[in-house]
Amino acid sequence: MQVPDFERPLTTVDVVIFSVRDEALNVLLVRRPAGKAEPFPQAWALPGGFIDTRQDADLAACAMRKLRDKAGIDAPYLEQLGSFGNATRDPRGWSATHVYFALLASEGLELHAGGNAAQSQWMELRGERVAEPLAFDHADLLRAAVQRLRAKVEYTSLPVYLLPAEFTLTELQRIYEIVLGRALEKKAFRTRLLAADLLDPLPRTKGGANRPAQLYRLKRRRGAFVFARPFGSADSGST
Amino acid sequence: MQVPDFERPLTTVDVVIFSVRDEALNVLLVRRPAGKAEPFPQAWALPGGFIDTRQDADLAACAMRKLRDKAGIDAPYLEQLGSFGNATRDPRGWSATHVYFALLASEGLELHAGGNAAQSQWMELRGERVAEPLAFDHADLLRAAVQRLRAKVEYTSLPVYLLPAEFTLTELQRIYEIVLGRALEKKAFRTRLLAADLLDPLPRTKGGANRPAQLYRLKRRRGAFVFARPFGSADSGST
DNA sequence: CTTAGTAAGTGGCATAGTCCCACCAACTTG
DNA sequence: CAAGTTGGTGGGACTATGCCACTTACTAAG
Repeated sequence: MQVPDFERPLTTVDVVIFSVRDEALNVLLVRRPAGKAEPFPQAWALPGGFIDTRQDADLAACAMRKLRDKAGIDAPYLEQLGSFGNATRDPRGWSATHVYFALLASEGLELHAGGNAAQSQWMELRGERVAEPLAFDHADLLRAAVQRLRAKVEYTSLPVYLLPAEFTLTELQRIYEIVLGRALEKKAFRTRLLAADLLDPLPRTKGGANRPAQLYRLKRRRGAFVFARPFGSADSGST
Repeated sequence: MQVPDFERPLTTVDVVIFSVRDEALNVLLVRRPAGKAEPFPQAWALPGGFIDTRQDADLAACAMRKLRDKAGIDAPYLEQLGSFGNATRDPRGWSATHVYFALLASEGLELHAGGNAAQSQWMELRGERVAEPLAFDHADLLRAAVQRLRAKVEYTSLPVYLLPAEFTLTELQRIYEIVLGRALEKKAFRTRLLAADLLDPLPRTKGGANRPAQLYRLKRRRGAFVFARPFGSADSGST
């Protein structure tokens, strides 16, 4: 069967891995290798790389492999962001990358820097970027991912995937507020989340130095619940 | 600069071109060439093909080129749907396609079947598919595009791009109803669209055998306006 | 000229879900 | 046991829609 003689673009998959740490949205970045023949040596970059046509069944499988390699975990949420391709983004030639973004809870997360994973590190987001410059056009990919995440958080239940399996409503609200960068109204938030029939209350509570909070767990559901309206305006609260 | 020795997947761009014709949502399809060496000879397929790294500056430019070649026009709306890649979708090998979808007005549209464009034809959508089988996994791509279009039409002003430059509110509402497959409430529809400050009323009206209707034109705006809520339930009206 | 018919466009009330504030509840610590 | 802090709820005000009936403006037919 004939294969046309077009030059094939370089094809990669990159993953934007988000987590909330220390009251801030973070991205997982890795260092590019140091070889002189490498593009952007030693620069920070999104985890990703070439598709291995022998082992990756499809694009999502490839993204999950990168995720496992760099973060050592299976993320509870993985969504395709889109693809970016042009003649100039990679000095090695015309290249296109398929970008995914993943959400995961920061608790119990240990980056295993071993294996073929280069040095990797969480980096805090300031606005839509990180403090360090990124390799390739990864700053653009990151910006697109942050915009998409913020947009979806406005009207979906996505942030549940940024928390461990059991959490309180206040913790969840805090995640929303961190991602969105503004305070939400407590009563409206709780009413919505509970009305969505997304969460199962557990028989246990989470105690601190004050009134214990009801613990919830995500019901068996895939993907994100879509609310009819976006979240409303600010509260007099913190942030 | 070293280029890794991974096998490069086949890389294509496909475009799902929507238009409303005869009270129905339509997609533009083309016939695959007939050669025996060709995959899916003579089958209907989405317009698309390989990236030409010598002439396509980026993915969107490639999509626009396909659009011009097959439909002979520049679509007023072009959005990336996403990418689809796996080992089996193309018999020639591991392949990934970057899928775009375009909206355009059916008026004054002549398909020029000349040039390198194969036979092309509008085909009516029944649900999320067309009557004919499609080449490759194009039925899946089409389904994803229809789902995305319907989802966005629920809460955006996208359908303005399915009409010519000047239109009445009733015509616009009709487009919404055709795409969504359900009737909308007239008053709420008009209130929303006008409140969005998207449309400029023209000094002219469109007359028929009854009360003339105000003509509107899209204000200079890119992309789609996003409404705070999705469109509501059905009306007692037609459809 | 008048009447019927049809589609454009509006008025206005009921409703649903939120916004917002104050309040009550439950627990720890000194 | 009082103070302090966070979890959680009650209830009225507000706003955009859902809904239905109504008016307006035009053509066509008689």
